[in-house]
Amino acid sequence: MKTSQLLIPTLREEPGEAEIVSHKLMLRAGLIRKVAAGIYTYLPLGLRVIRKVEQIIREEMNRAGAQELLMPLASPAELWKETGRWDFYGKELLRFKDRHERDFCLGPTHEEIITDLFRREVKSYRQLPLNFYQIQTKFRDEIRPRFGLMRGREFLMKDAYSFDRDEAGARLNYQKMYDAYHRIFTRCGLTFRAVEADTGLIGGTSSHEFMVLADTGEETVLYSDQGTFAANVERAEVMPPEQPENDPMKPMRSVPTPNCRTIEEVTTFLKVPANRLVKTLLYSTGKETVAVLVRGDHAVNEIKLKKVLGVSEIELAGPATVEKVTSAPLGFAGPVGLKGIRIFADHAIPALRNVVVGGNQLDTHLIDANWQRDFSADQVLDLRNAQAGDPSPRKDGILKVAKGIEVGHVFMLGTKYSQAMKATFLDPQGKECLAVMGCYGIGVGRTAASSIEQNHDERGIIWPYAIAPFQVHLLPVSQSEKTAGATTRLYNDLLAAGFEVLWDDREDRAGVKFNDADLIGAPFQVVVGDKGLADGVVEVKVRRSGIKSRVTPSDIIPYLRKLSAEADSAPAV
RNA sequence: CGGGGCGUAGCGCAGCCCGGUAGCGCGCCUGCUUUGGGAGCAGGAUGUCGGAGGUUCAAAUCCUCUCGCCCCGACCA
Repeated sequence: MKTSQLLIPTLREEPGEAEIVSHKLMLRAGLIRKVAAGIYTYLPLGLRVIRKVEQIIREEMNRAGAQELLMPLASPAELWKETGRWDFYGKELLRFKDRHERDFCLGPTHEEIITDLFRREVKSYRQLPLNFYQIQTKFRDEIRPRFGLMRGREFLMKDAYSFDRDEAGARLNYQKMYDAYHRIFTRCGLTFRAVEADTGLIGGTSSHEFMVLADTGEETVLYSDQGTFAANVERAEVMPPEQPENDPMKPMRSVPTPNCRTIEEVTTFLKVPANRLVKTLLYSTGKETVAVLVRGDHAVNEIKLKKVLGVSEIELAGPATVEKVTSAPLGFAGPVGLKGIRIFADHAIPALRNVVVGGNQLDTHLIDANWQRDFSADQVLDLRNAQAGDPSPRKDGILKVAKGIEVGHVFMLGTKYSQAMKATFLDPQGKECLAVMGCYGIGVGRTAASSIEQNHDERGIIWPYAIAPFQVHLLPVSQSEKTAGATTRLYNDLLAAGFEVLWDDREDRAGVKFNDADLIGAPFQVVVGDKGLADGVVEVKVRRSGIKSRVTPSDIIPYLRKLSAEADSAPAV
């Protein structure tokens, strides 16, 4: 295509609204434009990338035995009420009423819709297994959309739903999807890792997230340095300490700690490391207030806590509650003598000896407090975030930390939805059975954005061959008849050879074209000008390496074929 | 929802503190020259200063309210 026929509004300057590199480059290279917070128009170039990713997804989903369909964006409240998610999903679910005052929502995911389809249309075990997928716009009214396509409110997602006769079949489908995801992200040229994950609002029994490793990722991943263990921090289990400390217990005493409210203030003032402190955090569930004890250098994992408490919402208690429960202002809560609320201790706590805790009194802490002797808890369990240096829960090394972008998520759902919506089939004995389900998502736009995070330099995007909007950027840099003629012939030859070519036919200077080409990031640039033509050659520049070669027009097709074969077989990291 | 910040030309920003009727760079349009890494010269167009209300002789500037956007947190495939 010719540049003059496409809207490619490249920007010289960095847009003020963008923070991370993929967002900046998507705006600068003219891929997307914002319409509202978290809502974007895909411009021609951006759409081409999206379509490439979709195509790869389609091929791999079809290969894995899934079938494509398309469900509606709007769905009636009744289906959501059946599973309870009309209430449970919260404000992220964008609701509205139609002209008849009937409740609807914009689909943030489609378990209800597909399960409804299944129960209406599928009756027999003979029809199973089934796996349906769609690539469709989702809407989630995110609290804080950010980073362009990384976290939009409206976004493209591939979602798939499998139905099986039993657990074993479901596991097989899960594995097929898991393998398909590996192929998809590999083909997209991404460096990624599958990690164990929490199931969140989708629910179900187990899940894996596919994480693109990038410093700008919003997720924290822990992985063992020697083994195969890898998990989202939300999920990563923490082993209890192997051996408790056994220093002799010293007598507990009270010390003044004026204005020392935070861990940092207390450790600095008392000159002790944070791991000698026990933090007492008060959480409100709406129904009750509970105390959570974790070591000073550990962080409470609120997902683990919610599961223990069996609630979906918790928040740190406000100053008024803290004062009511501890009879001290915020910052001095401690477990010694704490009464009237349930106390949960992380399992690192009982192993400690002679620790510092809050004194439940203004400007006061207790030192040399000891488990059992001075304080205890109603339950002791894993309540904290794993962190770098912890032993792997699979006993296969020490944990390390990385940041990741969640581009895909596969879930074993079990019968959560089939049960709630009575999605059953008849087995060979004529008995009614619940379908065992799985669901599998891929963020299409996020995958494209992740690719930019991993493939760019200071000049712009460096697209992996498989998802580049165009493979060849044809750049005539002289105004002569000779160059025009050679460019036209090359363009036609390249198209005939099957390349997707962007022909910069603008009357701009060479520098402008070179800079835009580097920004847009097609894998290969073909420069045609009087200088080279005088020697009978054009110039081929490989965007990633920057290597330029002089090639005769008759050799260009085989030359680019060779380069693109290499690009396909070895997606760069 | 809490904290912070920003809304001035298509984009990036100055002007606001200290009120006097809006400016810079890039882009855009016209002409000439130029033409292999973001050209030069000359000329030109473009603003309800996010919106509403108030104070004032006078408001981009001060006050109140409101809307939008960005960042941090909480939240989230």
